[in-house]
Amino acid sequence: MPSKPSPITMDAVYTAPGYLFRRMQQIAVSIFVEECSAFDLTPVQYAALVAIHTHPGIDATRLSAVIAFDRSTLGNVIERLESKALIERKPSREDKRVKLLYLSKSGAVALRDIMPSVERAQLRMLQPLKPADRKTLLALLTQLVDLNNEASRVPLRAEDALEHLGKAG
Amino acid sequence: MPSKPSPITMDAVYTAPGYLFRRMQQIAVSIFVEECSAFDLTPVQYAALVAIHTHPGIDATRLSAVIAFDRSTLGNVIERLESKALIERKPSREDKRVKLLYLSKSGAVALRDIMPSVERAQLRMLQPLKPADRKTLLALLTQLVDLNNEASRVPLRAEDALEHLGKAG
DNA sequence: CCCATATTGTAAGTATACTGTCAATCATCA
DNA sequence: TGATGATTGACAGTATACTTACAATATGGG
Repeated sequence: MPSKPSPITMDAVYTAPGYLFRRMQQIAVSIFVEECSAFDLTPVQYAALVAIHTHPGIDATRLSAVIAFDRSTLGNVIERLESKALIERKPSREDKRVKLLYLSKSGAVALRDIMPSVERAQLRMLQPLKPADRKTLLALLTQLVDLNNEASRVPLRAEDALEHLGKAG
Repeated sequence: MPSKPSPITMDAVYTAPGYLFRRMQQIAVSIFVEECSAFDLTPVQYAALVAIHTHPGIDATRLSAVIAFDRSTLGNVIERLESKALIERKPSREDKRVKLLYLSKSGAVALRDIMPSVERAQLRMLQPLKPADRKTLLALLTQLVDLNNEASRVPLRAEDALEHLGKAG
């Protein structure tokens, strides 16, 4: 016989992992924006800057794999970074479809200057937990994100970043 | 003397709590949408339906406090739910500014029917972890979200939901 | 070398998430 | 009571996140 459906309460929402992940993400963005308010950089824009700094001459498609952001979304992010003159786009000589991404002078400066604020924000997100619990949560979360990598629409492909190194224009 | 800045690597991104929260949220939404593809309901719309079911006659402002979603965002969500005929909006007699929210017949059916898929999705998100680790992660996350409640732009105010009960129209 | 297939960037369309602002309405207090 | 300030829903604007589609370009097999 079929199992009786449980009554629907707000607990069905409040205790669901998906709801907690959404809520925590909202909180994390809120803290990031607050700590970094002096820099006019969003979390996504910051991550893109770090990746371009680490992989100069990367193209947008590989960049999306390296930070696991949607390729279409990243187009707009890159546009905004370019309009703020934080990055530069140069056509590749080897592949006319590709535009290579580089940090500009001011982009490198902005990245260096924002780092302390970013680190403060990351600390603040976990601050309410006891130090031991912070480590546990971070370890479990790292593990879960890694094991669920293929479940996301844009899996992380960190290795892809290396392929561009022979192709710089 | 000032401390030397650490070199910037992708680890500055990959190990940051904020990045892991974002990634996990992407994965969670992806799994939810996949499991619930038969229902044309997003996670946010599902949460709103549950809250309206649990608090019939609630208004949009209180609803936003009950599920901790931005009030402006929620306006569009409500619009979509109404255009799908899953909820109904009725003006309040006591306060001409307010529109009270109720589940429609088909909304109640949709909510009942989607529950098993939602539960499957919630299980899948944590599936890769060992059962004991799932409990630990959930407990720490619940604690962290609660302790960080005020840090978010839209703090959860579960109690606010009760205030409308005397005002229904 | 040519054609089928894949890749790259771009764009349009939908949905969340936030910032403001605004008019209508309500509640309070001098 | 009547002016003040708060609340409600609506709207405009920006940013992320995803889908599908498309043109230009590359690549590989025959």
